[in-house]
Amino acid sequence: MTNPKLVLIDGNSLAYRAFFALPLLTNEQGIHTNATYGFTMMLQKIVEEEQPTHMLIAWDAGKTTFRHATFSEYKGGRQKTPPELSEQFAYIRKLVDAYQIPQYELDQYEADDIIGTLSRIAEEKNIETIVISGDKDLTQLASDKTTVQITKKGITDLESYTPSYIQEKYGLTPIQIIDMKGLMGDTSDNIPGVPGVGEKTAIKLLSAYETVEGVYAHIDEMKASKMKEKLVANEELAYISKQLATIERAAPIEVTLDTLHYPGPDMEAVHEIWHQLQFKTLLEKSAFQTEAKELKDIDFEVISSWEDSHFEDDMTFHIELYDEHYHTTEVLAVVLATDSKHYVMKGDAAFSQPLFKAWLEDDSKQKRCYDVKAFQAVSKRFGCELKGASFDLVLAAYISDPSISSSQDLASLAKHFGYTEVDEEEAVYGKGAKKKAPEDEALFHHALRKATAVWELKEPVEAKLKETKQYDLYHELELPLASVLGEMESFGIKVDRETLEKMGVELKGRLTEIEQRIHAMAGESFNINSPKQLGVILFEKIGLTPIKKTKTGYSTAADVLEKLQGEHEIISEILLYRQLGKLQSTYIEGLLKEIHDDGKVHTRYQQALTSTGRLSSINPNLQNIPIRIEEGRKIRQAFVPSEKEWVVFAADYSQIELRVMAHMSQDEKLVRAFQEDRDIHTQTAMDVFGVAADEVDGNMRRAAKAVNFGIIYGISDYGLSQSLNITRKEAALFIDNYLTSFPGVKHFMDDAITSAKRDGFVTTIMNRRRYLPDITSSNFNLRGFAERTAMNTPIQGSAADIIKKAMIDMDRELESRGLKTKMLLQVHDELIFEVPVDELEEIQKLVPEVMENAVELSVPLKVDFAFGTTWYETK
DNA sequence: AGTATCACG
DNA sequence: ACGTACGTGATACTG
Repeated sequence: MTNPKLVLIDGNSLAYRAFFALPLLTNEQGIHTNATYGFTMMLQKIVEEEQPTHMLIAWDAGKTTFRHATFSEYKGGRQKTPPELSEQFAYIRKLVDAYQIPQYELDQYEADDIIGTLSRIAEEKNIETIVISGDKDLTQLASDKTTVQITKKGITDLESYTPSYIQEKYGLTPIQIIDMKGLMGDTSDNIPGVPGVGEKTAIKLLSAYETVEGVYAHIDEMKASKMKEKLVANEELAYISKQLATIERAAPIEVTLDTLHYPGPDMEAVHEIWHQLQFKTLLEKSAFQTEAKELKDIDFEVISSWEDSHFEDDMTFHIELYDEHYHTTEVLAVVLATDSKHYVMKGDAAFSQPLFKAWLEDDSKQKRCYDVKAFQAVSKRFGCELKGASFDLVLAAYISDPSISSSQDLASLAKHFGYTEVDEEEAVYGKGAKKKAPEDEALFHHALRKATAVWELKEPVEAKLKETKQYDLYHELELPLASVLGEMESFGIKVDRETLEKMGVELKGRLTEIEQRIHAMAGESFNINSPKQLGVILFEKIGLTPIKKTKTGYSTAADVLEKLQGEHEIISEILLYRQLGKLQSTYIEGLLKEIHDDGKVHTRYQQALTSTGRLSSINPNLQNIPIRIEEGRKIRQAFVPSEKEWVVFAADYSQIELRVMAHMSQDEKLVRAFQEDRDIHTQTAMDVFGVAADEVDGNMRRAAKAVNFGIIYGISDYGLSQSLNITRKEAALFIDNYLTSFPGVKHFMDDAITSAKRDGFVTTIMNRRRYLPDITSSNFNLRGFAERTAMNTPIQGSAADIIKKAMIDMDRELESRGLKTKMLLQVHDELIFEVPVDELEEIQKLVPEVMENAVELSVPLKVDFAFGTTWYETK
């Protein structure tokens, strides 16, 4: 017998939520269906994910409740339920009946109270309970046994409130949620609270005094303030509010747990209602699911020796790998499939069979893949070249929407396109320490289902890309780039172990010295790497003034410590310790661990991850090797050419983002400045400060540079004030001056936001998209973030498009000229090569030329370059 | 597993 | 009044 699991649902709250989250849909009879539809989606999800044994949907009973006796204005000022919603309640109730979920309401009580009472009873019987609502009030019911899930965004996105989550989020216990409401009130229920007290203040008071009663017991100890006056004046309101917010947990309900047994839905009845309301997608999906489940028993053939008859001109090619580290991980199986053929070969044996190799390397045999770059790199490990890759599901999905990233597995990716017949990786392999490859049969099935998903999704996903005019971006930029990147990764870059080890020994000595000095100054020994312990030493023992706080305590971040420098000699030692410690752990020890037997590191570029279209680099990350501080920069001395007498060659775009902005905004002054190749930061300083070129001093240029950065990031006065250490007012003035001087830029920024609001997304010069659902949010923070993103993404993303195009051109040029020079790394706006000396002259001309002509903008692109015996020397 | 910190463009 | 710069990844600590 499985353990009982009880799910309690706040019916009214979810119905409202569904109604407002979805546009007002109607069926052919003119019946509104949006709330019913949303409610169905929620039920479907809850039933599938929670698999409850017992369930109840609780409803509010009527107009008045016992709370109105306490406070007649309770829930006053509320908008009347829209008639379009009222008419849907009948359908929702019918639907719930079809699902065979018990429903209940009780006169004079609200759904909250029914749920509170039942969850108490369940708790006493030690039964696991889930409460689902759109109302955060219910979180007061959370306990070890009871999880409260609150709708978050959309209709099926839920946030789980457990006692520890509530502690984390608010610093309160579930019971204190009641006290919080008592102090801050709740506008939606017309609970008054203490005027002027909001969430932040309420939490502060409660963490000091625990309860509303505690606050008033200690009110005399509080310093005189506006807040204190308000608290004193509204004591009675606070108590009434707390009482109103308290869920009744002993309501006189007539249902018992036994009557809440949930037998599962009567699907026939459910389908009938769906049919009546014309929920076509749900009906189709449900039909598709039953159909597809039979598809799971697809016949496949386990191959031990490939034959000509196995191969087709167009197939899915899939390599089942143990984990994502494809440069080293084990090959578990190789799969070839079409809609009618399904072959699998265990392990990596396929690669050693000539027939297979010939097919793999035949450009005219099309391969549909899940991750071309990975499969290419794996093939290369076995001495094979993957050719004819005609489709990459990861890339195609990412281009259609970059929030579908490669960090999701195929199952969740396919779901975005309505395909559900694949298991999650975790379900097949397990997770954490328990992860292991399944038995052959399960493994083959899983690999085959993935291959089938890839086969099925090619057409619809490509059609979608054509519709949004993104097919070229996918097919002519990202897909060819995957091969170029795969080549770079497989080739790798040589790292000199001895150089790093020598630096490591020296660093270790210095670190112990500094550590001893710090401990001596502190008068005790402690862990400097623990922000918690360090905070205690600095701000309690030594008594320095904390400048910033984090969620968990004092901030000891570098910008805080820098402000404290001069107050105590320990500060500069700590900063140095942090700096050197970072070098030691991340760049010496970390990098050493990544050196393969060939003396090289082989990063993996994540081509389908960032929201802007940039690449990212992992295992190791070669896009954040130190450069700004000399001590760190020396790490680059360990990056050397793989052949004697070759050199490292580095070329970077100068001001690519500002040039892109000039092009996109068509700001006259900015365009001209670049066309005349002027120093852009000096030019900005002249305009912002209204001075002549020779009057711009170092500080003015530095400020102008920060303003330029700010503009690219989607400026805010606060952000600029932080970066320049000036007041917000001064920062606002800089920005204002800038936007007046460059009206084209102002127009561009405004337009970015307007078009994002209109279309729901922003685009780059190559039609890369980023969706910004939060741009219309009523939440100030979310909206502000989306607005800055709307300004930044077209710039950062277009720069990414450009260098990607340059890489493809560069690769073709090296190939067609038969050069031995290798492209090794990409670091957002720069490319790193290794070059035989006899090609150096040609490369010095070729690389800048290719990069500068990757695209044509209304401003010139400019490339600087340097070379040397190590990466360090390319300055 | 989440948080703080710090490395890069 | 709100509370922020944009985009990443690796490490150490801590509950």
